[in-house]
Amino acid sequence: MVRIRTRDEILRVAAELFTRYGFKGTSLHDIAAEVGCSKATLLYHFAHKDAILLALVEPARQSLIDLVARLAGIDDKGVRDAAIGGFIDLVLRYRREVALIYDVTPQFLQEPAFVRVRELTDALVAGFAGRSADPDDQTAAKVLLAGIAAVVIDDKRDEVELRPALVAVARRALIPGKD
Amino acid sequence: MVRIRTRDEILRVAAELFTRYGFKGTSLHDIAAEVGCSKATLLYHFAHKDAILLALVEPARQSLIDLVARLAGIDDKGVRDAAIGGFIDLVLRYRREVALIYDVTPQFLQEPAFVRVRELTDALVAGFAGRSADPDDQTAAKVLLAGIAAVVIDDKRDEVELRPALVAVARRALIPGKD
DNA sequence: CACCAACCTGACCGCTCGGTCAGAACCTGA
DNA sequence: TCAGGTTCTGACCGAGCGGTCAGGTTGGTG
Repeated sequence: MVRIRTRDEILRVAAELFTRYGFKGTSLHDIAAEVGCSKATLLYHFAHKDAILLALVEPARQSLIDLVARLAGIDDKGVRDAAIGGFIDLVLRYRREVALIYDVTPQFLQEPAFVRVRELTDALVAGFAGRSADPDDQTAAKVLLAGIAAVVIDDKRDEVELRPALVAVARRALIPGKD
Repeated sequence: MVRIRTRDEILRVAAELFTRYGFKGTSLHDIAAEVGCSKATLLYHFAHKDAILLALVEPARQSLIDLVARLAGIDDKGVRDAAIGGFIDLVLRYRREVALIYDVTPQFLQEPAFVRVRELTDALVAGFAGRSADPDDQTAAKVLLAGIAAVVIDDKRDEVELRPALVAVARRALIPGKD
């Protein structure tokens, strides 16, 4: 029986506390107390406090990378709808992780593992804008991108209800891609 | 020789540093060093660190109260456009303050001076949704509200360019008010 | 059994934080 | 000139932070 349970428990508790009190608002002591282990144990499993956050957020980051790669292979005509659907699916699947990333931005944006997040979201903005060069289209794309993320973070509606509502508002707000 | 009011200078510097490093990421020592005074001087002018933030944000909060009051006097047919225009004007006028509020939420949301902010934004959501009871309309309203605020916070475009773009995307995305 | 690596801990460290306090320096009007 | 309120400060405080370390505990394996 592998004793990896403690590590998972740390991640579970950390996600909960980071979500509730923010990253800076949660101390290693808080996490350790909730897990029921010592602070030193946390730092046995994770090199730094930051490493806990990175581990929590990594799956979402990987999904974002995948999404952007997928969008790169789609023509201008279809990219808007693919971006909308893909992004909404992603943030609904990783609601908690999205909240964590938003909480910790921009301080973590220059973390080596995170430098790419900015360019990833830039690619997403381009997708939302149907690769339009018009600044107003890009502004609209940013509004929707940030707005959807924000709603997903703190709205209590179920994702089954939320998804069509989010897709609908994005489709209404964003200019369709040209061919 | 004009005596620069230390209190004003503290607020100026604090706004700058809070914006750049966040509220928690800025210490009283940092502010004092930048102002060129002692930490004790800060606490002579402001009872607590929180009081500095509250003072910075107060004008924006008052404007929000005024806006919500104004919307209450408008009928369902016109409330959507009034809310859109009023909110966009407000966040463009108080870009920095909006950024501060978003940085510090939700920790400050239960501050006595801030308890009302949540209900104020709820009123705005209702306005954006043209007072519709449809949850999807309210979701759309939340997306636009949060999205506009987020864009205003970190977009570098001039407000003269930004305003029409923001109004346009909001009009497109939100259902017109019925009569 | 003994051994060893993985796992865990209490005690401790250096540092920064927000905040306090007694008193110095600085006006300003009498 | 002096008095007295306003403004400012260095020294200090207790608490909390992330992180280290030497050593104890545990459980599987030969």
